Amino acid sequence: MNAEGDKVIDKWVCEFVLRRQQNPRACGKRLLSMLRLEEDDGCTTLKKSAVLRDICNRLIQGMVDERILDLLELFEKLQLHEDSAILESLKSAYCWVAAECTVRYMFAVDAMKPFLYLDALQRIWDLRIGLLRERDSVLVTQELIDWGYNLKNAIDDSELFQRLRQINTRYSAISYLCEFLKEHWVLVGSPYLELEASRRVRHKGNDTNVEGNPVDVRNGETSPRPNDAHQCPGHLEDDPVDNTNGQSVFNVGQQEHEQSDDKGKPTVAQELKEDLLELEALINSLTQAGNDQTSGPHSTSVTPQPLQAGVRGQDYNKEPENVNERASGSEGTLSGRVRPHLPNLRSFNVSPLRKGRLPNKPQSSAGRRLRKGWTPEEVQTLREGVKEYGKSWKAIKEAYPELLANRTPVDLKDKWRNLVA
DNA sequence: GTAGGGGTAGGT
DNA sequence: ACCTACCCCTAC
Repeated sequence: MNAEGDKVIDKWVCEFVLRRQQNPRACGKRLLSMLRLEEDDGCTTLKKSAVLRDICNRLIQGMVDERILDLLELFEKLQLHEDSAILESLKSAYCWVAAECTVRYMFAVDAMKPFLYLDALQRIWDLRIGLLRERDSVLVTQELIDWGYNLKNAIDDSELFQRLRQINTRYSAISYLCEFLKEHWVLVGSPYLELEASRRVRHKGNDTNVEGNPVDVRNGETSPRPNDAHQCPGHLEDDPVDNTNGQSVFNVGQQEHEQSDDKGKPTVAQELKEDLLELEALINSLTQAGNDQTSGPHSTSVTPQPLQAGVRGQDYNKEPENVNERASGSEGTLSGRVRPHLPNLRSFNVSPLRKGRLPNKPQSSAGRRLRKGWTPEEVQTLREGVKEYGKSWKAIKEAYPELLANRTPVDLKDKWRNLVA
């Protein structure tokens, strides 16, 4: 096997691990460094996966810190490098993480360490965000500017100070980060290894092609693609949903909802799971040695935090305060910090009226359209569309008139909602 | 136009 | 029964 071929396989494996791994030791940066990629290797998707993985891992460990800001900035650059749209979820996540990284020091003021807050203001809002402004980053949103303005004014305005301190920035930051992760895991699509395995499984039992999906012609060849381990998104193969499952933000355990479709047949994800265990062991042994100096306090056991629940509201009361102390540079215990439980970010759209169809509504005399499942091609098109245009459903529809001929912009919106759910 | 809540109904 | 495509509504 030549070195070039080895390298490509390394990339596939690395990519697969990044998508499915939930072990903080399998840090994206480390994995990528093991590949020794050239600076311009064109592996943007691989790199993006690594960033997403690193953010996931930090969240699993309960850290919402300035390192996440670094990662989000890096992610923005990767998006720009690919001419991909910058979704709102990235901007919001950045804004609220920045806010959280500053607001946490407001509690240090009580602990007679006001300088920590001032330092944070300078470090984050003057230096870091100053650099963003210089390069006209789209991360500098009005919301971010407002936060910066308020945080600075709060120094002399104790009422404002108290008000800001009451805002549950941590909760919002985590919520937006989760949204960001969900959307972008969907966008990067299935790992190549999984697509390939899926293809082979189908070939082996070529009789029953699940829903008759066409095998991706571009994937038909076995010769590896030259650049990106994932450049060729392929068609989502067996089921578009399966594609999202491994990624579900924290890859929470077996939440791999082994899509009950494939009735009885083991899914590709299942088949690969065993291999993954071996890979995990391998990675552990490889990374443990060289990185113990950074391995920090966390143990190897990754108990997926109940963050998932936190995202959706109900259960964030838990607020493990001590994790704040791990924040970069933070040393003051932020005890006594009281965070009100804020309502869900989503607006409450409760209308006491309604229900019950308007009798005279035309109700499109023809009634409903015929229900038609989304084909992998359509899903892939949608994904490409979002990558390109963001969530401008009409623009996406118009960009792919023939592929999305049967879908309205609202359909696109609904489908996207399903994908990231 | 879009987002998001939420209902309805077809398919399994 | 459950999933999800489709639909409707409201708010912005």
